[in-house]
Amino acid sequence: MTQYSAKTTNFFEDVYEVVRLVPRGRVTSYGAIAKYIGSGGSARMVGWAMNACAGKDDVPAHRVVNRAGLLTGKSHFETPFSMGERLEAEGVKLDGDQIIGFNELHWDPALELAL
DNA sequence: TGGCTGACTTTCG
DNA sequence: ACGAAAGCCAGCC
Repeated sequence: MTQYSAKTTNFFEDVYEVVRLVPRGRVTSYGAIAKYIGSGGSARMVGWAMNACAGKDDVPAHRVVNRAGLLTGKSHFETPFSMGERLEAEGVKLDGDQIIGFNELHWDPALELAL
């Protein structure tokens, strides 16, 4: 397998840190993380960073969803079902790939951490 | 050095 | 209301 660069930039670690700070049973969005970090402000970079998070059990990527509360990145998990399964295991109600009550479960770091 | 890619978001048609 | 396209920025070859 292509082992890419082992050295991760601060941007990636920042994303991981924010994702780790997401409370259990809560979810956040790519744009929220990007905005919180402020190092760019592009949600795509968050997704890209998450791609590197693959294999990191310390990073609950299953709590990161798109702006619609849809599990868009589930396909990148070990299995497309693990994402939904983990969320349900934390008490998050899901309708297929859609999070029920996403508005209440949405955890915005820039808002909750309120720096 | 230059160019392609990407798990998103927003706006125009 | 739905569909498609552009914008965004950093990493990798």
